Amino acid sequence: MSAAPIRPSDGELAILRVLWTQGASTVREVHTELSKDRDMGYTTVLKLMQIMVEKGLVARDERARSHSYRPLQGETETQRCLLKELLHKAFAGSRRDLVLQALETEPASAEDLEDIRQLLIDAKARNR
Amino acid sequence: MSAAPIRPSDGELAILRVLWTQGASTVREVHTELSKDRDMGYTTVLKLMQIMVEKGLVARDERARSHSYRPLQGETETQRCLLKELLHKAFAGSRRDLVLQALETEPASAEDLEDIRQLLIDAKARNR
DNA sequence: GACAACATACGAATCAATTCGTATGTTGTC
DNA sequence: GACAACATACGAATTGATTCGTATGTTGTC
Repeated sequence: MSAAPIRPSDGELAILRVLWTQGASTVREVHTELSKDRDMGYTTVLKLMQIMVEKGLVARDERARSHSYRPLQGETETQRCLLKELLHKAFAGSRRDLVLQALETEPASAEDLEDIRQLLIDAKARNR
Repeated sequence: MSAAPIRPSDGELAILRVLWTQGASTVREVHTELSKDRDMGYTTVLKLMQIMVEKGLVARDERARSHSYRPLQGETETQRCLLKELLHKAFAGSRRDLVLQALETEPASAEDLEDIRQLLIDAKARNR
């Protein structure tokens, strides 16, 4: 059994997303990537990543001078953790409402709808 | 045009949910309701609700000695605001992924699936 | 080996959210 | 009218996240 996922803060989540897409990275690499969006100092990213080590969100490989960090929990795992939190805080636990809101905002693309439709068929099959 | 919804904090959201379900309420009423779940002081709730007035999340009717507060933004409006935020922070804007994650966690009930299926049909109809 | 470039470590400021104590005013009952 | 019960106002402590400056150590090049 793996431990329950840790809820990352906003800043931590942004870093995790870089690690998920780019794989294990140095602070410099993460900083370079994040700088494309927001404007933050190098040591800010460093500090955050150090905290993430303490929290157990990432593991650090110190063999090279520039330490390499890799995520310790997966993307879907984390997404579900955050989704579950929102589900309880804002939707009184009604997944139905959450999904409906997510879909109603704007019409999703035909492809999206197809994916979801397919999932529904599978789910129904499992259910009976 | 109504203004863009304000993103409530966790505590504010909890209060809003009481106001949405019970309608305009006094601090005492909200505090009584919230006390069922967590353990918080009366003045804590009072302070939060005062801040919410400043932020424009609720309106206060001071005619009675016990002021009455009513929500200034709707539940679905707020839910969508929070959902949208999560969508961008954790799902890179992919509503498809978000919905899939929400559905995959556990099989939803047959009723839920039916609701969603219906919604998909409608959406498809609108799309062409 | 001196120096520029770059790395980590870490203390401390800032900011928002939360929490509550204390002060003070109002109401209703005896 | 005295008093208990209850209301708001508000200052201030606490906590977590974020930010960054400064100190210090390492590396590679001339």
